[in-house]
Amino acid sequence: MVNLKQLSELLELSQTTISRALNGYPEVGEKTRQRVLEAARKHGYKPNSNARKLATGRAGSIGYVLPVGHNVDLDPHFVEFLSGMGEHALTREVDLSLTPAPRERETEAYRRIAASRSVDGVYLSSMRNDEQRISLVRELGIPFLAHGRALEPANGYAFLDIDNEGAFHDAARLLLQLGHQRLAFINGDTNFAFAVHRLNGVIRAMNAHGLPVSALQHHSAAMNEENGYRLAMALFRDADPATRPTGVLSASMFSTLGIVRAFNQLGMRIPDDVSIITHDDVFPFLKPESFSVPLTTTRSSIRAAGARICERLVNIISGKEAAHVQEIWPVELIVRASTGPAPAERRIVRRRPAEAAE
Amino acid sequence: MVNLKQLSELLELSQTTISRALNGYPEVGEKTRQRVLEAARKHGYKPNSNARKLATGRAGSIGYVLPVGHNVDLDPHFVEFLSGMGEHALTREVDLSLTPAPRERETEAYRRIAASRSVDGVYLSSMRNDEQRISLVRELGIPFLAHGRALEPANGYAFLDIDNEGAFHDAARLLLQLGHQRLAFINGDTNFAFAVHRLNGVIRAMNAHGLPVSALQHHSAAMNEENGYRLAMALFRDADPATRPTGVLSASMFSTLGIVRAFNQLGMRIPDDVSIITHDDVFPFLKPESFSVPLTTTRSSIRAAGARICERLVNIISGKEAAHVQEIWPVELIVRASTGPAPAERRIVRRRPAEAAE
DNA sequence: TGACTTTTCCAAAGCGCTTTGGCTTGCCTT
DNA sequence: AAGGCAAGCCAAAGCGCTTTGGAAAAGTCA
Repeated sequence: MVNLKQLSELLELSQTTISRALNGYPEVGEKTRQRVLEAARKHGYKPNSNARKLATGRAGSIGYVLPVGHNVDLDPHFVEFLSGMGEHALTREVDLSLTPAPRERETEAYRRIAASRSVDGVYLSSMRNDEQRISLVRELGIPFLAHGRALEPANGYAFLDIDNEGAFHDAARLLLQLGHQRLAFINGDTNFAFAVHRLNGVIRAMNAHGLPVSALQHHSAAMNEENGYRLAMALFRDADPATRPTGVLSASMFSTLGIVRAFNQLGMRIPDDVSIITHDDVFPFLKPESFSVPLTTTRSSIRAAGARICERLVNIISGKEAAHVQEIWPVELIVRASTGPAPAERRIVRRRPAEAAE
Repeated sequence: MVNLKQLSELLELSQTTISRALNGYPEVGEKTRQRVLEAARKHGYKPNSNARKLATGRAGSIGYVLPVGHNVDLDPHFVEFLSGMGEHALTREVDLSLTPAPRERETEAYRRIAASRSVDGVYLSSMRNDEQRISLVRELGIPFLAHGRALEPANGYAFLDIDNEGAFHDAARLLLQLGHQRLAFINGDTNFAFAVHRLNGVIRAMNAHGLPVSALQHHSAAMNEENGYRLAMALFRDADPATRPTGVLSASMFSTLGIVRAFNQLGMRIPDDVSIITHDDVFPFLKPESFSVPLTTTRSSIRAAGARICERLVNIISGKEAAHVQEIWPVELIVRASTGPAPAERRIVRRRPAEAAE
């Protein structure tokens, strides 16, 4: 485990030349370079990353402030996202640095990151409606990229988001076209912008279809099995089958696990009694095909987003990306067996339930 | 954003004194210290972390080599684990540094970590039977702590593991006591040590009960919904109800999602036709109570393990922990409604199905 | 061949901290 | 009064790299 100085003595070359040879600068002769490369490999020389960071001012890593706390559940989306980031980070030789911080000390964490220069840039996720972090990191001078966007992308900043509004518009439109007149939306927490966008999409579809907003039962909560179950029970347990919703939109596969459990318990069949469309972030461990009735979904890979975010953030850091690119990914609507004609219409087409279910 | 030098000029003190004052060394007068603290806060002075790392040789972070690659799914366990680590890391002011690496370049990644001194220690997880990393990191001189243990903990090394053997022994014993004579075990990948330990536990219980190993149908695969479904279908679809297994052990809640789906599809009722016990790592987003029939589980919080690993690793790094502490956590067996008497015995106790299910 | 580039290499100055090894004071002994 | 001892402070030497500003060697052109 030699250092630069020792290697330079070994080779009888200056540290400068070695550094240049290794970092691919043109000011060094080809034979010398080969000699250096050879010796470096042979002696297992690896530059000390801290020294390099100090000298260059570059950290070689991108940061994330990891929300922790007793009532904060890092959700499984994160691991998929991380996985995507990691895959790209690998090709750029950057590390990921996580700075844990409870919500109330978030600001402090960003300040520390900025002051200590331990990362070259950060990415922000779980954008809230009243997002404070944008102006904070901007003021601190940390290069950043947002995953998602706040409600009002004031001043313009770089982000990558999916078209949540469009996705849920399309999903709602499909239900409406299938004849569903009463919809329920078990949404994520509307303190987050994505949930608001989704709600807007649903409402736009209903408006376009001439339906009043009152025809929508909307509930907002953290996306997990428990809430899915609880809200579905609240919506359907004592509801009159003639007036209860026949089409349900769900913000996540986890919510849907709970919703489906409630339906089973209440003896409601999918899609005969109720249709359901879920957003799918593409988890390898839980797929829409893995439900008793394969789910119709709006699909967007969060893993791919992770990779792309990493790519863009690295570009932003190195100045290769012009400022404020706002990238919005379209979302696919994949029809599977959980959607069908509304019960009222069903009587008419009952002869062909198989096709109806497709 | 001042640096040490500027602050020292401002205060007309040497850099030494300021550094000492801030780091709590005794060689500095109390009034001076207060003056320094005050000024540091006022000017927002934060030591540059890279300079500090270079000077001290300490990185202030703990590392993990993040497995990436197209067929590598970072599973949701990881995020819970990470969450636990983060919670503790916070109290010790350390960051978590993830170095992505595909499996085949893992060794290289550890070498780079070691050479570049970017972290103070690493934790190892997903221990394999033929674990290579132990000797590698030891040879590289990186302080480490293993989550789990290899089959042969040769030479002794520090680890934290749960009692997988005991957990599945107890689970199997419960099924046997309930009269189940034919068991199935949908295990995790037996290339990993934990899965082998679990299998050993099941076999020990069967031996103790005088049952031959042939009474166990054992399957090993990655723990996810798909495999759970596939294996359960393979086991039960065409099986003779008189000879098929009546008790099932499942290695993870995700597998169990699939298993339960298969049971539903095959019209098998839990626990009337089949009992099931699952291992539960305690995910906030998917709980054993969230199944149509609440699951009997062996439970151990992976989040708590994450916190404990962080705590111990920090101690190991700072030399506070003596070498080679091997910590094994007991696992609780929580009985819920998914276990009941074996069908053959059921006829006898059928009068009291409610109690039987408890 | 001499002047002018270009190539190839180097010494030394940082980067911003910590830490070693003193140097002053002022105070207490004897 | 002289020696001894803390207490409180500082100058300077690293930590291991990158990068600036040359300088020497080599090649080019008239």
